[in-house]
Amino acid sequence: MRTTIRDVAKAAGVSIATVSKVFNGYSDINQQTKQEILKIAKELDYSPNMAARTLSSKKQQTIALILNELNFNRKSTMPLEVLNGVYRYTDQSDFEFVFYGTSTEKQKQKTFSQFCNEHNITGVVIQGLKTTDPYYQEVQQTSLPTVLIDMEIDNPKIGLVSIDNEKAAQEAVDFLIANNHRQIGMINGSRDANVSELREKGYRASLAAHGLLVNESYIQYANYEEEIAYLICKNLLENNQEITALFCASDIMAIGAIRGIKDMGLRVPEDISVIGFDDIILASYVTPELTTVAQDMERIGYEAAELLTDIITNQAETSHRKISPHQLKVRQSVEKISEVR
Amino acid sequence: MRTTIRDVAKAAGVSIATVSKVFNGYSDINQQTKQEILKIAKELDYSPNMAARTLSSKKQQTIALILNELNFNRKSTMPLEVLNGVYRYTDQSDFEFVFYGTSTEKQKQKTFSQFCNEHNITGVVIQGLKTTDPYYQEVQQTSLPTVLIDMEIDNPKIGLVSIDNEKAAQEAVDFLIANNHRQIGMINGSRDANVSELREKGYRASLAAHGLLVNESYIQYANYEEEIAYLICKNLLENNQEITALFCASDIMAIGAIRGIKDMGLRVPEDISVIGFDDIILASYVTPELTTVAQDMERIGYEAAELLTDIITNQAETSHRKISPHQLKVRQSVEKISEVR
DNA sequence: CTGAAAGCGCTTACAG
DNA sequence: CTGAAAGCGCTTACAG
Repeated sequence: MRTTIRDVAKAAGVSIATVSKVFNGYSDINQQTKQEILKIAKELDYSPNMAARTLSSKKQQTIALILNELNFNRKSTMPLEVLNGVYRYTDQSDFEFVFYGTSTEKQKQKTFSQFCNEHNITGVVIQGLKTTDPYYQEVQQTSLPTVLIDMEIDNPKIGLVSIDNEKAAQEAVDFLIANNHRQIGMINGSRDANVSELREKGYRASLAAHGLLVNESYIQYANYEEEIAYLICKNLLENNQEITALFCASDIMAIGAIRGIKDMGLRVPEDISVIGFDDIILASYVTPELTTVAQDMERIGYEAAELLTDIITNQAETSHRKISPHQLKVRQSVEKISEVR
Repeated sequence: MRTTIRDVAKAAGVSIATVSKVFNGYSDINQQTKQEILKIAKELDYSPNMAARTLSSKKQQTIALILNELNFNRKSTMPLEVLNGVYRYTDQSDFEFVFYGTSTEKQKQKTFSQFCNEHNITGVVIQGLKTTDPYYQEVQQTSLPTVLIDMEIDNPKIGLVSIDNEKAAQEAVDFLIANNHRQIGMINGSRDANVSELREKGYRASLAAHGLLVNESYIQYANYEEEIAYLICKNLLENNQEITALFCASDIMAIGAIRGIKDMGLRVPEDISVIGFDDIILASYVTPELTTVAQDMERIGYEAAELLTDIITNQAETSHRKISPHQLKVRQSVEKISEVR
């Protein structure tokens, strides 16, 4: 059987209360007693049971990272980077870290608060949520410390970490326009994703700022999937041969689009310029190297965990909103065209 | 305050024992009572607290994935894939899934059994362990159901999942020899990694099988790091100009080596052929596309979790060893040389 | 079919 | 400085 606090107490000839105090760093313990208990605990290979500790104490704090639709695509390591960031923060904190995957299906079975209650979660970082997910509504009225990544929400008590997606998208399209492109298509992700909305807003804002009209048929949705982007890109370019540049809401879609362009016998960037979003590792390895908007998901994860602990410990400044920096990486997939058509 | 079983019992006018039975699927419950309890539980947003359940029942089983030295390199998604595989299996099982990162440092602070005891772990899958890690010794004599990934160990009760690294390496080198290469260098990982040993064995076996002598200075260690491989590759080729091909124990190192070769003014594969190991996503995107040994880490993770549950439920066949298939992916980084020098 | 009670391994006022 | 006891939220023989 597993070693319990009782075994240690018995072996040390003290009460379990004393053993407990030693393991909780209480100061009012005789140094000698303490050393003796520690020694015996070591011999017995004892370590306090977290479940019991969680149950009896209201102190054991655990931070959860919930990843929605864990579509661990080998090409996109973004969820992994977020996990890494959150892990790195909690690892050096006093919080216990747990990770859970969820899905629209699971969210239907169990509410957000049920889930968190069940797992004794003190605070949670969520990534990948869609506006159509049950949790999206439930999070609005939760009292649990929560930080969303890449998601706008009304509740001011909810934390929020992301880059300024609208501005970043606008800068990307600005860059295209600075390179004399005027007929610019957009391959967007999903209408249910908050970031898609924002990136589209940025696209529209850039055009507007330059006095260009938005052609609604230029905006297509590929659900962040490479294959769909491939198909949609071909379709878009066939129907709108005047297009000279494409702004894609993710690198994965940009990669699919580039393949589509090549399959049509066109060249990137000579015939069509392409700009992506995310700066995944592949972006610098594809040919041509992809010009894209970089965001540091590892950092965002770290900052989310940090913000969350601030909220938990009530140290958060008035704003629960943290904007992480982004950066346009100019590589090879955009070409300046000489005459403005 | 959180909703507890007591709240539900009170609201339903029954005892907590009855509520508990409903949530544990006991059959000897009046259908009407059951429905009523379920309805009230839903209204109250109740869900059983796992910590309490774990503590009072010896039944709640949880499977842990422990990743060592969580060096989430953006270029190598292998730990992620393992996580994904384990997660995918446990998700459709009755086991609870938890994930933990560890490190040599952490292992020194707390023993393997302390850690597992502390977290009420029923069984564990471990990846990334080095032979010099404290856990490596401790695992040898654990009674806890355990499955190691990519690691040989004596204890027959310990599960084991990996590809046949030795054979895979041998096939890779065989392929080089079939392409008339005779002076073949090896850039290996780390002496502390079990797979490195095995891949080197395969390298030696291939040479021996073809009557070739092993030149010990041809074998170098780059610790699975791209930068080190870059440096070591240049060094190796400068000191041994007769080398025509390189077998690298990982794609990351192969990518570093290729960069080193190019920096020396040599071409891949015209001057030097390179073969990698793992088939990470980048392998098919670098130029030239990398010939490599593919292994499916997602599948390995899945199989590890499967094997673990078999061990836990005592259904494991006599052997706790599972060999996953590998496959040589022939792409562009190896060239057949005409005359055997 | 239902409930009272012991117990899981801990923590924490409280008393001494 | 130390310990007895209540309690955290559950499960599970056992009795009825």
